[in-house]
Amino acid sequence: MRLEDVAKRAKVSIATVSRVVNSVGPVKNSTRARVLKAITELKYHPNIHARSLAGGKSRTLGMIVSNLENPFFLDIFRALESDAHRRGYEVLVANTDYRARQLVSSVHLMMGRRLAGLAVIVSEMEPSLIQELTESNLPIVFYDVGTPARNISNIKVRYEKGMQRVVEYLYSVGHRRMAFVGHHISLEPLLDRKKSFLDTMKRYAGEVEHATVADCDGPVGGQQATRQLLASGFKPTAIICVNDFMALGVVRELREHGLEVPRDVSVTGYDNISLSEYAFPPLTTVNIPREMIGHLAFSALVPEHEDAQVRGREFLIDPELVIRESTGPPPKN
Amino acid sequence: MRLEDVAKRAKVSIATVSRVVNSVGPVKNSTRARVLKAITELKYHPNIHARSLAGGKSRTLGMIVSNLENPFFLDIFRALESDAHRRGYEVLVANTDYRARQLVSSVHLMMGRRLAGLAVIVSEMEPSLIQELTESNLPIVFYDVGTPARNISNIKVRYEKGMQRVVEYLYSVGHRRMAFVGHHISLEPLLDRKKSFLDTMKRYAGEVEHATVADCDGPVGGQQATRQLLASGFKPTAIICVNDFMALGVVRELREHGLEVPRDVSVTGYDNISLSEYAFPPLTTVNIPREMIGHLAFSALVPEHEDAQVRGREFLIDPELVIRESTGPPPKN
DNA sequence: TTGAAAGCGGTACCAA
DNA sequence: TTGGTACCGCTTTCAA
Repeated sequence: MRLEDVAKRAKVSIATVSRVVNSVGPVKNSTRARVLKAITELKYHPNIHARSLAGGKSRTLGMIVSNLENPFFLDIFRALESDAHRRGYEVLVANTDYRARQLVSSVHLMMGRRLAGLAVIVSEMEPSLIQELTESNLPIVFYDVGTPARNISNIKVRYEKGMQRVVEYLYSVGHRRMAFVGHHISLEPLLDRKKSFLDTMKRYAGEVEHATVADCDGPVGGQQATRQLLASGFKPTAIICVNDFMALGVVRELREHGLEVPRDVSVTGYDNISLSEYAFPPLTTVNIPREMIGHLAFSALVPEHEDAQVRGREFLIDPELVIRESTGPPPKN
Repeated sequence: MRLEDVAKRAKVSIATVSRVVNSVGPVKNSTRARVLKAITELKYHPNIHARSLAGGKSRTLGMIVSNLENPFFLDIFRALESDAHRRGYEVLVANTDYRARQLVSSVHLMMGRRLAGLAVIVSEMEPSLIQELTESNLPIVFYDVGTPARNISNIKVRYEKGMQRVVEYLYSVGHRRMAFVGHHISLEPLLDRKKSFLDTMKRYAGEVEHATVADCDGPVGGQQATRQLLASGFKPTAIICVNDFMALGVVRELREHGLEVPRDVSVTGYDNISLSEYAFPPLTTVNIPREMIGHLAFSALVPEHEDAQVRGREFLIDPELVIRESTGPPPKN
């Protein structure tokens, strides 16, 4: 089914059908009706490729994330997609599993699609790729990396603020031995998160003992990391996780070792994903407003009005501590 | 950047560049090298739209799911995508949130993309849409609905088998008051799941009291449903959930009411998503092999060899009971 | 208010 | 081994 088939059936030219399909230009009512009828009868669906090739533009946005399995990313995606749909855009997602090579190929595939904009919410960005993207003409929004430019916007969360709040809180209730559980430490932004922890620890130098471990993202990673930690002999009274998703596994593994949370060990997450509330015990965490991030991303990619231009902006977000039941004072002994 | 730019730079025709890009046809080594060089220098990325328009085919698969948030669907997607990547295909996902209208529009968008194949893993299928899809030429694989046809394959899980196993098991350890928690009962396949429960109950007619409730999918839905259930006055000793994702909320709400799992109430999930193991207590559930489903879906859409044809097939899966710690004998009194 | 026709950036066939 | 070129299905002037 092509425009031509519809045109024949409605006895008009393909130009007219195109006008009807896109609701542009003048079309006599009776003609429009005939065309619409033909479209339904023939079950015509415009070829999206021909369309964006001819039109030179598309109403498709792209989004690349590191780990769709982690609800953190999914929440951002859903907010972005909902804005997009409201404005007649679609969103294509790509998942990298924290692999830099996969990111490169995803980016290139996205570029081949001639998108209207691209959101890159990943931790494995390499400078050369940022460079390439900056030189392109595609409107882009980065999360946590890069700097604003003509076509580049940035959304940043002051991760270290949240980390400080977590540590201050744990310290205030009496913890003096803390451990940090991270993942993919080889990646800059994730290394920065670990550094946030270490920097915060410096304030308590001499007072608080600490350690760090890392594995892969997710419950399995949290579990493995905890196993390593306990095997190392260090006995933290509080474990600070880089995100909620890993914390799920940490709690599980502690329980396996007969340690109760928070009686024996306190555990904190980060992100405040919905699951953190459904975990047992519900996790103390730091809220990162994922919906807002999704909305900001959309606004950074698509101009308010059809004619307007996007221009690089920077958004800074301060995360907040959310105290639930996975933390408490350390055991007495 | 277009083929023409590369061609000019390498001083060859666009036909030659096309050959190099696609590694087809004979090209002298020295020429290929020149072209490759030009491609890198110009950062050329083929326009996917032009490509699939001209080629008439695409190496893109589509997948439509009801709820990406539920890890069940994500697991299938990941398996499908991994096969796809291995064979040089990409996968586009669309999410419907169980909305039939959204499904229709997603399907139409997918049709406009002239995909190589489409996996439809949703519960909100309407007969007319199945009909339309069956009449199309697109290779399609359905989960849980439809019947095989020329271009249609089906993957079905004998849901009722799993349900029987769950109920038999609960009965055997002594439960005589059971409740079923479902969602979106207005949708055929989900109503069928509830019916599986009711049918199984018939075997125990007179012996086992039962009730059913429903809300939306996910922890929140499970929580709400449980609230309704408890408010109704019915006091089940076991709650059977339509899936693990809802069970998470059920356990949470029971705890809120001072009921301990499994001491006071046993809870079962369904699907065996990874989270079911990380929940507390780890959920007794029914395993649905999501990876296998993803792989089957791929094999149903893409023929083994380039020249082969796909043809409709049917796959039947028998789910297995997985007993963990969220179930046990009912309280004595 | 409508139609004709020139692209959009590729693919693939046919000639050279 | 290479180049020329007729499409692919649609958008968008420009004329009628």
